[in-house]
Amino acid sequence: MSLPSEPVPQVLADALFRPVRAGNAFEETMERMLQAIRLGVVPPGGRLPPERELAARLGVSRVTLREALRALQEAGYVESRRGRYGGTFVRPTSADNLPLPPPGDLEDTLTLRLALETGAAEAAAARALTPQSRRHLRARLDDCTAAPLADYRRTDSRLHLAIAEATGAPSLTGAVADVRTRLNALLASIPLIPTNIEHSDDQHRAIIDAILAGDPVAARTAMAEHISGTASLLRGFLA
Amino acid sequence: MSLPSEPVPQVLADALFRPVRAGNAFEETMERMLQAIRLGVVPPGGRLPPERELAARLGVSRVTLREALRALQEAGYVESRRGRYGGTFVRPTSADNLPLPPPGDLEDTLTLRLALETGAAEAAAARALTPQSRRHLRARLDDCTAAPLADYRRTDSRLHLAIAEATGAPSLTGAVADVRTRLNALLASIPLIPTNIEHSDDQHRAIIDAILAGDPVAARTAMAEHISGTASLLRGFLA
DNA sequence: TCGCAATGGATCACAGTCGACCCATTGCCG
DNA sequence: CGGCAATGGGTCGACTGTGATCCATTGCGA
Repeated sequence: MSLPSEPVPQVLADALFRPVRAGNAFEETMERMLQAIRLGVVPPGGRLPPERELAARLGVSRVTLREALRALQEAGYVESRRGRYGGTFVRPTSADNLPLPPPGDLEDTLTLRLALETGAAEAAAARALTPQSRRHLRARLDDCTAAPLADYRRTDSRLHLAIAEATGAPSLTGAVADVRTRLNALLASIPLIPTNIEHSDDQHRAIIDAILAGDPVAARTAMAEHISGTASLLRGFLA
Repeated sequence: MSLPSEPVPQVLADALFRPVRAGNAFEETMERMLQAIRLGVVPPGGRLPPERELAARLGVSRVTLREALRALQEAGYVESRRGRYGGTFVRPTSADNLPLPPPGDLEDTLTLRLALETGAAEAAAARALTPQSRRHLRARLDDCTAAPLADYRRTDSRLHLAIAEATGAPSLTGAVADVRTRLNALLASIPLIPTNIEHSDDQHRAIIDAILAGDPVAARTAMAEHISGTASLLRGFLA
């Protein structure tokens, strides 16, 4: 395979020589928009930023962005209206059965998730949170406990993202969003069990309490426990 | 700025609407190659994979890859030889004064680094390591303590990457490599102080001992302490 | 000594992407 | 009622990136 005189570690080389881009600009743009809809960042009925602004933020030409939006429109996920106060809106009926990217490697995803989310919980707890952040965290927790079964995974995602957001670190927030998307792809293939949801709700409360109390160790511990539950569930169903 | 009826969280929206790609294919390819050289993944004098294979791994056309390699060659970082057993080789003299990407936000980088590297140390310690992995970790530790001042940061990077590699999770390894590159860009602007290096060596030993002993808690703690030292140093010089 | 395999070197036609520009629609507000 | 601002809709020419294909060089081994 490789010459013995080249002791290049395989895993590391694989990491550095990984693909420079996941797909073409159109595909990646569409994926991002779907991610925003799936994770509930733009709520059903909500309006996306104007095309010109969105294209600039995504670093993509408006032509390419519009191709992606047109594909989403044809698939029924969004709807565009012209004129002042027009825009592109998320169709309220499209919350379910969104296409998910193919699940990646299970252990890879779980290992990355554990590192990122426990790190985020600890960092959020270690930080002086604004009243606004505190309110946001509490609101997401309440959404989660109040959510009907069908909305559970979306509100759950939003809670976990809110924790990452509370760290104030954009890179960490983005990384958590990405790993969450991978996790959702895995979760999509296993059933929602009411008992697990009750467990999760308790754990969520413990996590948020620890963050709001400014207790990094407790926040990390609670998050680790929570994540471990989901990991076992996934391993049981998929391994 | 935005309508009050759209409670889209700013940090999260920023994370999801971040640029789809960091630059054009040529730039990103060149950046990856520099990263591989900087982090010592391909050692001085070492040979890069053949162009056809490398292009395929990076998901880029051979034409684009060759443009990047030609730029590196003109800048004196690599050298190509034709014929059987030819290839593209890293110039031994080019270890120093490699161009670094502009440093990003300090706190953002440090927060992400803390999460990823403490997570990696913990995951590595929690894992049944192969004898080969154990040897690799010890070897990188020895390189680090034995390194002359000029090589310290490269051997240090390699040690930290070896820890990430030991987790067996490619995504985590890639993420650590990326954040390390950002960290190196920051470190480049502050001096190397022998006292700090001695401290680091002790901490490195404690981390590796904990990982080899299979003690996740100790590994995390030791890594957290180590990283906190570097963080203070950076905040002192840059904040 | 010669053929062959493995490598880098080069070119071309085609598809993807971009930036710039202008048009079409809508509804607020003077 | 009419202008205007904000939005989506569409087109064009230039540049980027790709896949395929061939060429050039080198050195091992039959």
